[in-house]
Amino acid sequence: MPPYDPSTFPPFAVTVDLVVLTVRRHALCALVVRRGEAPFQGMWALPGGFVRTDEDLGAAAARELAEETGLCAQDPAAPAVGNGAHLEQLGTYGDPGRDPRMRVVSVAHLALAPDLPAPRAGGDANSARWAPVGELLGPGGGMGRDGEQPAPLAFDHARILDDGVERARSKIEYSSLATAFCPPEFTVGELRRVYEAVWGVVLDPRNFHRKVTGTPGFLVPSGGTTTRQGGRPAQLFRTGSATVLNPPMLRPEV
Amino acid sequence: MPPYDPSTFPPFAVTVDLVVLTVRRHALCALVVRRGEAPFQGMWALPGGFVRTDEDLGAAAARELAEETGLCAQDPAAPAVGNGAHLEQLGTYGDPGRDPRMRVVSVAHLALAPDLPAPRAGGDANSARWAPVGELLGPGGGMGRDGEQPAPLAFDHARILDDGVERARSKIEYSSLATAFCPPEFTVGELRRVYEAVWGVVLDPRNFHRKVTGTPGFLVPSGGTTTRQGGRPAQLFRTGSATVLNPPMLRPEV
DNA sequence: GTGTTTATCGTCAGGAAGACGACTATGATT
DNA sequence: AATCATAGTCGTCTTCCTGACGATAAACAC
Repeated sequence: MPPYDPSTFPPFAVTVDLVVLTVRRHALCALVVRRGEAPFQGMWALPGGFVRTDEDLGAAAARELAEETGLCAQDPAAPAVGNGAHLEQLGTYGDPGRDPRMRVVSVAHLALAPDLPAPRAGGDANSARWAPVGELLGPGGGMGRDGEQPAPLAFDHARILDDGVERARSKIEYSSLATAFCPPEFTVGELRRVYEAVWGVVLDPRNFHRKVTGTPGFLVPSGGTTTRQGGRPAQLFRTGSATVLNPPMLRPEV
Repeated sequence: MPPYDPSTFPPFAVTVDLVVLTVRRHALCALVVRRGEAPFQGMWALPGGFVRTDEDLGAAAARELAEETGLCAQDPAAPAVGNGAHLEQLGTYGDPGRDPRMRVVSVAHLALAPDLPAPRAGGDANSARWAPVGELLGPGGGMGRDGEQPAPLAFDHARILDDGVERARSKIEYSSLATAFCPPEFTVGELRRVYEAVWGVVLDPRNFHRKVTGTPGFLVPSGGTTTRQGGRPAQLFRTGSATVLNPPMLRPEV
């Protein structure tokens, strides 16, 4: 740590970028916006923006999330309310060449949201959409069908998205985070379809049911039932107080 | 994402801070340096410094690590060489008030090193030392003995250290990262004492031996034996090619 | 009613982990 | 030299968890 003069530090721009994930029609999807200006004009990118001078990093991410989706970042301690989303810091990307205009350090955040109506394009984004991660990342990282060509993302956003997807995939193993993809009340089958979409696998409904209902504090029955998935009525649950899943849910091999 | 003029972005200083952990005398220790200037002059702090204009974040962390300890950051792909340490990004801390002089965003990194000789103070640090995390964080986060008063760290470094310790504690559960605390060749007992120091628990030597030697690719025998721990000679191992531990090593309850 | 879909309960075999017993090979002590 | 203390290594036994899968239940479509 060499001595420094605080007035001569090298200046950086600091932004937040968002990996907003949801599950739509049995597929893991990410929110992307079309860039309206150079560089990478017309390409898809992750939503994001500058951190303001007196704003915390998490607050900047929550603000961007609200601007782009109308979602309210969820305090992990508070009970789930409508339109609340899980938000956590993902990682920071600061390669000197990642933005051709200037030195930008981007603090990426990961948000998990239940299925929403149409995304609303905010600010300068010409349009916004939910894109299946398989389309954005290709078969490798996104586990899309073979042969699909990934639509390239601006900047290093493909890498950020890949890291975010991997974080989500691994974190639902040992936490109750998968419920962040569900509405406040959901069935065991709906939760199972979240795991199936995020991991790209098929799980045994009976073993899954035994696992999630047998873990104390993971799910609490809300009393009601629903038939919105067809078939026999299913019990409705809310997320319980347990945030960690021990032993974890095991991701099937290959 | 409002439209912006790249020449009017709010300027930030970007630093890297290091949580360097090692195991010394059966205790998890962190590298701290004494601050030689205001603010927090005379207090202990995590080592760190400014990111240079054309330097990647990871490169800045590796440079600071080398300056402070002489350690060489280890490429995860390369085989272990002498004086190599594991280095990974931990998280980014950018609260507007965390540095009273100016707006500083710090990208914290976590480094795990084998037991070293005396730390060498680099640059402007009056001195540097390995401090048991229990002394720095108190009984809660650091699992120190009850009644100890934590020696406060400068800035928000106690929080950063706590996050780093928690990362290390959880990551050795499901990865071969604990071997980063060991010399290139080590015994099963030495590896077990690493787990015991990091977790602050006592593990059954027989079950631990069965677990680590029964996981394919985790440890490879190097052929030699040693009696440096006393008792019956123990087989020496190197870190194997397996980087994940599945099923994970279970941290005992409470 | 019959078939289809989804939910839920039960059974059984195999594997992993915690609790320990037993034995081995060193150096230190008497 | 005999004994002791220390650490390493191999087994055993019980318990818990998981994966595979049979069976039943309750809705809807026709």
